[in-house]
Amino acid sequence: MADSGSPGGETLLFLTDEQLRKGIEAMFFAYRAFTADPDRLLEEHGYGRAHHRALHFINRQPGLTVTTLLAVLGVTKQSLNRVLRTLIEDGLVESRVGKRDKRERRLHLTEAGEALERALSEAQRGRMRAAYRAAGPQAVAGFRQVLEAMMGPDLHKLYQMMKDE
Amino acid sequence: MADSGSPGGETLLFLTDEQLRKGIEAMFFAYRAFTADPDRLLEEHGYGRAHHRALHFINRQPGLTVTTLLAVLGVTKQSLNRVLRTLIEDGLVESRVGKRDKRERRLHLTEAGEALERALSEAQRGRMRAAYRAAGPQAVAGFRQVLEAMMGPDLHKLYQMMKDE
DNA sequence: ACTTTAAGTCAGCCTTGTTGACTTTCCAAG
DNA sequence: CTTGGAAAGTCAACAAGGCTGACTTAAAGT
Repeated sequence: MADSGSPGGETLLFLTDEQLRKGIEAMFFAYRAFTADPDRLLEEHGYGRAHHRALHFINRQPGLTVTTLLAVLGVTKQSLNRVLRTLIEDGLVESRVGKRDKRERRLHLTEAGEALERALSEAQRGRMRAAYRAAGPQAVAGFRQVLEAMMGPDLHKLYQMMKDE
Repeated sequence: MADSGSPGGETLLFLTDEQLRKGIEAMFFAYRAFTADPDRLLEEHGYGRAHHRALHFINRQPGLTVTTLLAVLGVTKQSLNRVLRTLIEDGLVESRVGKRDKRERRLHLTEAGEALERALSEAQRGRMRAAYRAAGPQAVAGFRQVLEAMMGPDLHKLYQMMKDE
């Protein structure tokens, strides 16, 4: 692998404080931009970021159970329920009793749910696509590598659970 | 600039929906991990993420004015003030009357403020450093490129305002 | 029959964001 | 030198979305 280090070193990166701080700030600003577009859309529909996250992962894994969604989102049952309830009442999400295990509720998006999810996702993907095109394929690979390394083993497991590319 | 056209093109990016969604999820999970370590520390001190952000940027640009900080953080005056007040009361931040313009308050960290900032930052930098080392220098460059492209011109301006690497 | 798991609910709390209205202090331009 | 606007700060009220704790119901598992 590309080496930059002194003699014999694997890859001595010059990780100055400054560089790391710039990375931290880049995360901060980029995340803000990253959520800004869907946030605008959500507001028009009277929803918040929490609703978006639920819609996203239900769309990704149709039929997932509440417990799984809980683990993926990393929030409490009570917190999720508030959000999930409105989505179900509004007819965006459907909760079907599990076939093998009748205690489980398997979550699905309705047509309306899929429509909103698509709109939200499209806003977000638009920005992501633009950034990818501006930065180029090499950069994209690096971007993903760093993010995956940053999330640590536990979250990486959840990350990989999601329908693969 | 990098082309994506078919024959002879630089590098055709296969920006499938799936890839973009994976990128979105990577941001989601990575950001969670990214804030988790300082969050733990903050909790012990009775502060929240908002305090961290204020400390970070005051440390970065000692003597910045409230208006500037407002712009950088992207929150309302009232929201910032609540946080800033406690930090000042607790002796972590000092607010000095501007020399040229006496309406301004220039913000500085006290010794105690610097100490906490260092601890918080160190937690965060630790994770960042590990991710960087795991991914390698090439990946790091790409990571930054994509994030910068993602934040858009307005935030990028603020980003660059911060003390350069 | 008993225990555990999945889901859901009620109540209450906290942080951090928002609006809107208003004051004080100070600079700067007319 | 007055007056308009900018910088800071404050009060009040509200909402989203986290949290804990306690408890119920239904269905599995043992």
